[in-house]
Amino acid sequence: MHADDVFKALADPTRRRLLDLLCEQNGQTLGQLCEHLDMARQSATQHLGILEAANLVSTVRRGREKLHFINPVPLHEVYERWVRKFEKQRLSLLHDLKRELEGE
Amino acid sequence: MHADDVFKALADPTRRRLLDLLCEQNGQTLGQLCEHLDMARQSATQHLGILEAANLVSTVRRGREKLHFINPVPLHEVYERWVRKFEKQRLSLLHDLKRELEGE
DNA sequence: TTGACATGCAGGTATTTACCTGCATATCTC
DNA sequence: GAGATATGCAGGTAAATACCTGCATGTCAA
Repeated sequence: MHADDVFKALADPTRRRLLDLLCEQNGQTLGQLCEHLDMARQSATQHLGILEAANLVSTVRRGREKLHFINPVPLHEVYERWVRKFEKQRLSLLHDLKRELEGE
Repeated sequence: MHADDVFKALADPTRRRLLDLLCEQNGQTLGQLCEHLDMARQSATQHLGILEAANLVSTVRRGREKLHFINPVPLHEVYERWVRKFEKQRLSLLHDLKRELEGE
């Protein structure tokens, strides 16, 4: 996994919105997605390119249209690597802080 | 939750490294953390400030030292909002793509 | 109290980023 | 084929970002 690509892709609100839009209806075209965004089509294309580079979105051409599909795998890998790790220690981490605040 | 702050904080490799360092040993000082980073102390301070603004790290002063602690709560919220949502539809999303590739 | 140590604060710069406009290409429909 | 439609590509700009250096402040320990 390329964590950097995935996190950088998720760091922009427009791109998270695109993922949400695709979650509501998968396989939308560039034009359809643009209808929900308040920016030029070319800007949306760039955002989708970043999502595709991070492997969060896959595309298929159908004639003159380009269909966009979510790929949930990188999100799951992010979870495995970055969320579960800290979650396991959740209680103990908070305990560390509490103990420090109380002056040990 | 301020998703933007959390994702932007996670979008930098240095900041993810800092979280890993704190996971190995919670409550480290700025100086301790800097030993593992190849950059000026002031740069690390900025990164820690961003992590703190995102509520991923909490700090406690002890004399002239500043101790840093991980707060895993925002990561869990990110998981709830951005990973589980897509995970639930994981199989169906892949099915959508497969069907499209096969020409429906 | 004085020197060493840990951190804070104020700029300065090069790169990246998120937009845009303008034009080109490819595909459908009539 | 011609016009409409969907997308691609090539710059151009303003703002954000990730570094840095230099100096100030606060704390410990002898």
